[in-house]
Amino acid sequence: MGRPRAFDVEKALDAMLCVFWRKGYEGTSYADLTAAAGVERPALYAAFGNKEALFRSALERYVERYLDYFPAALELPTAREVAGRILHGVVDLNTRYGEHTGCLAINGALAGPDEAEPVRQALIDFRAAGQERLRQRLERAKAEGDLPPGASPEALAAFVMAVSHGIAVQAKAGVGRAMLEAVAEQALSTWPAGGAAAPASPGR
Amino acid sequence: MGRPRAFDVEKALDAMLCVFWRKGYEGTSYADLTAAAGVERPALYAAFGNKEALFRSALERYVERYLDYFPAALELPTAREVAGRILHGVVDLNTRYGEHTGCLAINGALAGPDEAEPVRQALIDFRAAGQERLRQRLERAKAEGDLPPGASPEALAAFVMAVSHGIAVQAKAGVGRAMLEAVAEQALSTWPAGGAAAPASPGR
DNA sequence: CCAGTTTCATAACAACCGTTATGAAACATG
DNA sequence: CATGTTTCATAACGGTTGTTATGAAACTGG
Repeated sequence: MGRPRAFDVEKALDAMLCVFWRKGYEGTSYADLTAAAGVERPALYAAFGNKEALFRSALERYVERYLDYFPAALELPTAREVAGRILHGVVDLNTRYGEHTGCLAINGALAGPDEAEPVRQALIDFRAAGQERLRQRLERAKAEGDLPPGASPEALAAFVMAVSHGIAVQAKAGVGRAMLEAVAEQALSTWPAGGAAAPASPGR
Repeated sequence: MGRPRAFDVEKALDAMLCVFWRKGYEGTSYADLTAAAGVERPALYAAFGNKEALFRSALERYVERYLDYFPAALELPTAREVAGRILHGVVDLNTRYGEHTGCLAINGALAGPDEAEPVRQALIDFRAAGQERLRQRLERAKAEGDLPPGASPEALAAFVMAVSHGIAVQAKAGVGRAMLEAVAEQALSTWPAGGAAAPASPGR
């Protein structure tokens, strides 16, 4: 009962996500948000809460809509393939849309005033969680002999994520896909070779 | 003649530079700036112009005060040493001060509202200029046989800068120096071996 | 010591920020 | 059709943004 919604909440969130993607959390005003969503401020407050809660909803949407390549990459058979898929996935996502290049998890809030620190910390935790998942995957690779005994899964995970972040910064600066592909390939060029063959199906 | 300055312009600029470093261009308010400089707004306007001009002055100061390692790195004899010095210089600078980690050229303005686009573009140009200087240095290295004929100075320069940016993002997120050193080393492990020996003094 | 000049802080400016109180509009149920 | 409930836009809230007009304070020159 009651008056029905006059706007599509999901579509509005998708649209606002793109604004956050382009302008970041602090750089996005409610004037931007209402223009993108097509409804006025009170409707957004009723549907999503305040600006911080709205941004967190946008981040969740970002994950399920654009970051599916990441868990898929983790399931590839070799560590080298995992890293390659991640880096090329980053290049693809960060250069796919001309209006909002780069990565929401970095554009969203890197530096800013003290009041925005909760959001900044949320993005830090978010990125760290991804890095941790990659580290565990590389740990497994090392146990399987897919990485040499001297390799450090923690350092390799940090390296892959750092290159990803660097690619995101460059993409936001307007660097084209071809150049960033070359950056990814350079990063992959000396991936440590494992002593064993393919871990899951060694005989294939 | 006239009333003399009651504050040290250079010290004020140094102090405000640190604020921009920590909070970025948009995230820094005049309340922050006056608190750091120790003088009120009109004094800053008289000495530096408006906020954008003030930020540009801070960026210049940043270069001459913190980025001296970069031109020094370009003068090292081999491309590998150049890249190594740059990456380790980045790690050092980005983790040296706990109050303002990361890099001003990235923290300053990555994403933001449309009004701040001139500042964003200035930082993009600034970073691109550094990358171009590195590219020219690597071009020379290739001509000297310090890099293999198949190597791409443009891609290698983009790679080194991308890793630098990634390190800056991680440093801003609180990642420690040791881990970032490992990232830099992993990046350097991908460096292509040159065909010739040391270029300038091959017999040494 | 007075006139001229430069620099300073106080205080105000309009514009915008995120947030919310108010009341009209649109539905389901009785 | 009236009642209750939910959602909407209008409009305002206090606070902060970058910028500047005003006038007092501090110096050098004559």
